[in-house]
Amino acid sequence: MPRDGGETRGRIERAALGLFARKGIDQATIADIAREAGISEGAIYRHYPSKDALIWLTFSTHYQALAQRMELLQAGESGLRAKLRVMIEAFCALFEADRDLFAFLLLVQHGQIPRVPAEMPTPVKVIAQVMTEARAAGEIDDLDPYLAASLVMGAVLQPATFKIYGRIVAPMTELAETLSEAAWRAVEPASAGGGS
Amino acid sequence: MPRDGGETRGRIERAALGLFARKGIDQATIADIAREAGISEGAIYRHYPSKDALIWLTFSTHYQALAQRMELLQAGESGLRAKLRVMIEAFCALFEADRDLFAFLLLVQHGQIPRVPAEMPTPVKVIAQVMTEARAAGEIDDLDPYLAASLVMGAVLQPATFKIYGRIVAPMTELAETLSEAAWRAVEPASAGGGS
Amino acid sequence: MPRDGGETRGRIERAALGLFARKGIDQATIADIAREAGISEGAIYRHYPSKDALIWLTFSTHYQALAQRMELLQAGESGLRAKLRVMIEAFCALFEADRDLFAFLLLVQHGQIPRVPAEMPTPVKVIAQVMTEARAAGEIDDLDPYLAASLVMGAVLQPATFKIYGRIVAPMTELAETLSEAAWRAVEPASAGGGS
Amino acid sequence: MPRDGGETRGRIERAALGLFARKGIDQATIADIAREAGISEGAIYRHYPSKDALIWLTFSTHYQALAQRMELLQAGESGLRAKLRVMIEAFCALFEADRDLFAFLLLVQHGQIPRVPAEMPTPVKVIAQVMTEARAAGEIDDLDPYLAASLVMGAVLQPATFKIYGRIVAPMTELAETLSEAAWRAVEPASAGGGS
DNA sequence: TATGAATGAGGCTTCATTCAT
DNA sequence: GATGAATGAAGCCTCATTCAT
Repeated sequence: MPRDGGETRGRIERAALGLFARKGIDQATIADIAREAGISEGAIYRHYPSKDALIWLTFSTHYQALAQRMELLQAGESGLRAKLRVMIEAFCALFEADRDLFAFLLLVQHGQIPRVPAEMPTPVKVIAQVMTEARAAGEIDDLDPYLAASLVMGAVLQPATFKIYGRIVAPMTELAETLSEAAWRAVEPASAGGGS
Repeated sequence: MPRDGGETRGRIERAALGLFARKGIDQATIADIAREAGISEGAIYRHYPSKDALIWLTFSTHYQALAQRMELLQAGESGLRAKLRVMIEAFCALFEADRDLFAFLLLVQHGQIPRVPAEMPTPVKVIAQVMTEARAAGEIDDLDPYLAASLVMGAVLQPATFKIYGRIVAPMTELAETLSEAAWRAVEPASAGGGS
Repeated sequence: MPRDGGETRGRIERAALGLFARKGIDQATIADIAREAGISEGAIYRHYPSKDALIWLTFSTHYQALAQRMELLQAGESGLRAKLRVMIEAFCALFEADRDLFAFLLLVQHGQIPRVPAEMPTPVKVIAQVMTEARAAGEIDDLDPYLAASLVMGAVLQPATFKIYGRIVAPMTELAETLSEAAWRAVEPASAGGGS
Repeated sequence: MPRDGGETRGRIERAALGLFARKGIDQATIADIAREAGISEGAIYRHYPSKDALIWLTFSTHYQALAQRMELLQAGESGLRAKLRVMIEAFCALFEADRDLFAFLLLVQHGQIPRVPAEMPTPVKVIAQVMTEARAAGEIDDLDPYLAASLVMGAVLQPATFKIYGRIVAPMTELAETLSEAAWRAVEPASAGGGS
């Protein structure tokens, strides 16, 4: 049953995303994807020139979209704490809404990040930019912005990873506040934290 | 010209570790490993029944060893803050001493963690146990120990990941103090942290 | 926006000829031909039942047309030398006028000649017939007509091949006289040629 | 039944040569070659990195060897006529000894010649060099050496082609004298030939 | 009649694993 | 114990052909 209108592309991408997330990129074969999308293997190649292109497109589309959503959200708040809060809340909501997507992004980043072009917006850059501005505003100490960004991301991605493996059972949406507090404290000025 | 099996095994595992870390598990072939180890392809099968077994053995050996080292270190300290400090310092030192090993552990965990048997010691369990005890001692709030463990691990693994991709340039050893402070603050009692 | 089938067929055959000549029969795909002809892939099948039929039709049409033109030309001359001259001149003129056509004929002959039906006129038969008559007329020695025909054809096709590969730069039209002299001498009676 | 010593390579090359000659390069599949060589498809790839490499190696090996044999033979004679004679005799003898080889060379040249590196010896270059020297010695008219070479080659290759398609029945070895006379006459000085 | 997405049959290639030497 | 050629099962991709629109 031919016919289309981007519908087939959508089915392929959905199938690919799920399979990549569940089996890993190399273990998910074109045959798997075709089967799950309900089309033939050859049909995939009318929409994507290669498996590699399919991987990259799927990754870069969502990676960029996430970056843009975060950029929009942070721009709507003022103050580092509020910015972190809104980004992390969005992240947690998205995680629950589409867990395959996050498993996929977490899983494939190792293979795909090296090919991200310099000018492409990424979540990492958004957060690093936020940290740069926070440092300029004196909201955090003289931390390297990328180091600060990694601390913030670690406070979200590692819990998300634990959640994927079932080591955490609470829904991410319920953890949003806890995580954004933790992220904030991880980067807040040393003088503000309690010492021994 | 090797002599005993132990030495050959070591060469194989070293070669495998490096190749896995650099190219990824699926991209590193038995032929690659044999070439880098300086032996024939067939010879590998005298030491490991399959590629899969080689992967698992390499992973589980180092994963367990890391857990045991961390267990030993934390047991030698008292108080959560000191325990975190010594574990994170060790982690950073190890990272600089053998970056391939960490790239490997980071990379393959997704494929291997599901097959970790319940009774095997792992870094995650060590940290979770430390957190459980800290909670019992009132050192942290009523956080789920695994959630707390994920926050601590995030404060180390995410910077390490950034370092691997070149987004952070300082040596991990120099960051140890910053990271353990951040880890500590991420889990410290809410009342202790500064906030608006 | 074509109108009648004849015009579309012409566009298809032209595109096919050029592509076959430039890329080879197997490397030129139906998609290539459709693109170059400015129609859809499916539309080609409204005019030809298969790629194979398209190849055969394109080949046999031009192969036969060439034979008929040569037959006409030779019939208008008397004497082997004049007949050779006029055929070779026509060949050279045609070569310059439509090099793709000749590249195509040269290239595909190996695949198509075996399926030429016995009764179809071909350039080879025309020349062999001319040689048969020349032998009967005592203009050449007791050479097998097909052997003689091959010598004549070699004196034209091999230079044409060299021209296609750029090993000869002069236009074929300028070489026509030289080639027909060479062809004539290759088959002239042994007594007539000079020798030590 | 493994084991080797170049024996397998020989079987592969033989099978490939025959299949290429009989079915054409694109129609001869790796599966065909493997079957005819009596090995598995995969085994071919231990000896050749790709089908393309197998084609090129098979072609270039024999093409070069033929060039070298011709070079040796012509160097042993003096005078154009004798040089042509000995080269053409050798060619005819080789043709009868290994018809597949010649069908192969004739067939694939179109695809392979463009990739012949400038410094590789080829039959064409040997003959062109011989013609250059003959012209310097005043043995032929002021013909372009490559044009002259094409005439000589045409007087041999076209009969060989006819023989392959069964249009000529006599063994090439019997035709050697006739062909070398024809080749000689095709290029001999105009004054020496018979006129109208 | 035209379109072009879809099919399905291979084709080339890779690679973990086996096994004769 | 070691070697590396061979196997065989996929995996990715291409393309002539069909067919719903």
